[in-house]
Amino acid sequence: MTTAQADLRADTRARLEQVALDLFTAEGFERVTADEIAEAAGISRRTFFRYFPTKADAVWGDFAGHVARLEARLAATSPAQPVLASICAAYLEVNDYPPAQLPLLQQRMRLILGEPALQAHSQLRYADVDRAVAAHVARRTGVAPAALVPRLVATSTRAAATTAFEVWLNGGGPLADGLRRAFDELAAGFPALLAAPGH
Amino acid sequence: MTTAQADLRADTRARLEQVALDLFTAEGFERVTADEIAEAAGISRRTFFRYFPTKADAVWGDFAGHVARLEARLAATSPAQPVLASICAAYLEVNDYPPAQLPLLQQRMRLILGEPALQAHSQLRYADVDRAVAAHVARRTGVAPAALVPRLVATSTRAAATTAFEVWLNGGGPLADGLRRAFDELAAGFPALLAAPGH
DNA sequence: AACGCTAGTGACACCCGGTGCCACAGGCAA
DNA sequence: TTGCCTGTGGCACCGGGTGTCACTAGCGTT
Repeated sequence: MTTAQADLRADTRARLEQVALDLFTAEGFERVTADEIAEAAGISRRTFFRYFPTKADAVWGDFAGHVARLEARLAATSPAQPVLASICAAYLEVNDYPPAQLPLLQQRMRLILGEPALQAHSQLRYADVDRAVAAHVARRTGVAPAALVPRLVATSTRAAATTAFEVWLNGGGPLADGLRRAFDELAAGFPALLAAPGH
Repeated sequence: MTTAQADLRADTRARLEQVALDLFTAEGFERVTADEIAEAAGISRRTFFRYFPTKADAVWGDFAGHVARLEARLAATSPAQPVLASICAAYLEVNDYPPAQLPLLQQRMRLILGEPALQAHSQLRYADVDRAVAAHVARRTGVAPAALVPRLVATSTRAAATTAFEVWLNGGGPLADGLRRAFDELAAGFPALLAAPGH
């Protein structure tokens, strides 16, 4: 009801997601065929593609909801708060997962950031995030969403978030810390670059 | 000789590129089949895939050379220059095309930034750029290339460059100006965000 | 001239992701 | 019972990409 093809049995979908995720993690995304996922989940290939428009989409969970929450957070920020800080806060809140869900998030992100095919696919998903952030910046600054600054802020803040995820996956401390550090660097024009000049 | 499968007749390759580019521009990337490109160029489908590993790769010209030039520029920058400025300078020099080549560049970029499938594919190509820039930052700051700051600088400067290209394609003035503006915003922590608070 | 080597090519079969179509089963309301 | 609506499977098909084999043209040897 919510979107186009998203009203089939929700439990089937969840099971399908987990089966796919586990297979991808174990064998690698490209080496798992849609047939194998379907068979492992006890359904037909055709049905698999009714739940997910693409093999890659099985990795993303409810990403549309994620973007919607981000948009809501952005819309709810106080006009008194600096724009960049409001974006940082929204990213932090939206990515504040309960500890029990961290392993799943880690599994998803390891695939998305590690598998080339998914890395490519992610660009399509992230475009929605960028649109939301750019619209927020445009609203706050009174500039057109297609102008340089809104676009630039959207893509580079997303770059910050992605980088924080990568560092987190590589054992670089809590995700929230990474996000804050990345946004701080961004907001200050990369002060860390002045630390050790030359080599 | 240079790379793996890149030693077939260079003129055939160039003709193939232009044929593919024109077809993609006219009909849209997804609506043009490899068969059609091959037929229009007077070769077989199989041969097309010997020149380009992927339909998408027909759009990129000599991107490996582009990355190599960027790397060389980065390596040649003075240690006295601020890191961000050195990256900006490298991007500017590498993208300083003679006016005669601008229409071709525009055609390529319009496809890469406009067609979803190519947008996704671009992520794989840009990964090389990011690696080069991150290595440069790591060299200059004495930090590991996989650390947060090098990664973040690499992805957000590339975001700046991409945004400048988008603005350029939409008629927002010369490419070099857009690049400089984008890097200036980045280096100063987005001062334009403070221009008009509230809405 | 005949030989052999190599590079580029085409044809074919095949795999896989994705889609359109039809047929079927189950639940549920009239 | 009849009808509808939802989820499902099967099948054929398209298109991107690959492995393999056979053919040709060029070229240097002898």
